[in-house]
Amino acid sequence: MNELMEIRRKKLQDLIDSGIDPYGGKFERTHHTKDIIDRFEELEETEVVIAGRLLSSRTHGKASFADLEDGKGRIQLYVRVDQVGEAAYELFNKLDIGDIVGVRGTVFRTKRQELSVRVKEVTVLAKSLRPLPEKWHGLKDVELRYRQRYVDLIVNPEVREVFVIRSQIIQALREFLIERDFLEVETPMLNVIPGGANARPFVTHHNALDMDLYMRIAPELYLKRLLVGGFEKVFEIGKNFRNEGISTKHNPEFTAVEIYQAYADAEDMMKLTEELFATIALKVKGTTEIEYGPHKISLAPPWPRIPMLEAVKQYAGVDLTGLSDEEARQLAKEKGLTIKPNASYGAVLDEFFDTFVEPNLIQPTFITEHPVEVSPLAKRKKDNPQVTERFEPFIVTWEMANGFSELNDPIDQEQRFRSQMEQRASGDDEAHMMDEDYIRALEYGMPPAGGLGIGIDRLVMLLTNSPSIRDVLLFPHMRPRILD
RNA sequence: GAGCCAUUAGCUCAGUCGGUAGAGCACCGGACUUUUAAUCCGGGUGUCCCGCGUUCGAGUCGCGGAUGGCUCACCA
Repeated sequence: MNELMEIRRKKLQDLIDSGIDPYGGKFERTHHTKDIIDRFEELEETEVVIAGRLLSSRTHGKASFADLEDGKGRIQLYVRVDQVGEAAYELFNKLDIGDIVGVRGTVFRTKRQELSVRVKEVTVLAKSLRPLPEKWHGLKDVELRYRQRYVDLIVNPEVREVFVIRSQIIQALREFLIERDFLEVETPMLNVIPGGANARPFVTHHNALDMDLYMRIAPELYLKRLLVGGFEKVFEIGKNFRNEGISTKHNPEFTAVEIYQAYADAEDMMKLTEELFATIALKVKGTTEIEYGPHKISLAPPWPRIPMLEAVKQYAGVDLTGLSDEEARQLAKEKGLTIKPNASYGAVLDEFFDTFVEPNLIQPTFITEHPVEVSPLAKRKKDNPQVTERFEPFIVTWEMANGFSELNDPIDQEQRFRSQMEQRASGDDEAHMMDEDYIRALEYGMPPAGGLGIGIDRLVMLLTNSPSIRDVLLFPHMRPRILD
């Protein structure tokens, strides 16, 4: 323990010795600091009771100033020895930055026009035993900011703001869907067969049943079972878990919304996507014109739509139309792409797209008509069964969402699963597993439907101009490390 | 998983050529009854991320490791 902490422990003991409970209980406030600032004229010279954390202090001998911050703002405290008495004044001056206190006093304005509270009584509510980072530079060390987010939140107000906006985004999303008659549901996160995405799952174990379970990688197959069951418009907001690498755009657990609408198709879901992004931006930012890094982005609908094959033709200057698997692989090699030896035509197209097209998609753009091999849950296009009625909107080069006309043909679905199983057998551990019960559900009849999944963390990154997913996660995943 | 970079006081950061470890803020003591990055006087509080090595001598050089950041790979 360092000297600074020893000094605070000593002060803690002094409080206890003088009969003061350093960790007080319920404290009745009459106002928040923000009320005093917003309604100063009305409250001037009236008594208020407020509470919060001391963030700075300026002592001047027989008078002292300090700043008190609560959940909604900050206000200056002013204490004079001739108004509170020697004992209370000494107690006040012994408080540390970081201590949580309750204050009774009157509202006034100082000579320098600072809105303040003239303290009459101070109650210690929580003695702080660790020093806070300095007020001017705050906490910069990103590792400490993520590991000790509570400290980051105390000293960096702009960080707090990001998480307020995150909450507003999710609220706006929920309102948007509920207004349109979607039903919010919850489906299992502990899965016997993880499905709905190509991803490696986390494995866990149920002791009483003595069986391994998987953390879900997507709620998709459950939500479509609900369409079978007769719910026509459903959505779920929740965590997905994928046992993959960590990066500025990937966290092992991330939040997504999945939306399903019976009797709709990919076209309807694209319209819903555009409208949803624009509505949320308007509600949270007040405009559909936003800035991300150096880019000015317009989220106003409609967004352009480009079939994947077209996009590759346009940006890579390569036409893959009608090529066989072998021809496609050959072309990939010529262009210097690294592909798996047995890569399908669809996988090659996907690779061309990732390399040559994706980095150019700054403004919102729907990429459509993904190959059937990489879209095992999407309905085939009527006039070209090699591609699907699928779309992915890209903004600032990121895939923001994924949607399609849902495959509701149980026989085709079973074949798609079998083909996935083959890929799995040949070493692709991200390929889908066979889900017999899902096939069974489809056999009862699922209405044609449009589906959409949106990565909420990326949406929040976009709308808060955050360069890393860790900046929009309160507690991003870190390797464990014990701080001193 | 690979490459590059970083790690020095509670925080933000300097540290030259390898020669006794520095600043600001915070903190402690003193002065000060309207300050607001208060001011003035005095005080440096340290496992220089860890280990091994080179050297008369390592914060500094070499090797290994830890953690983090960025890029790549995988993915959303």
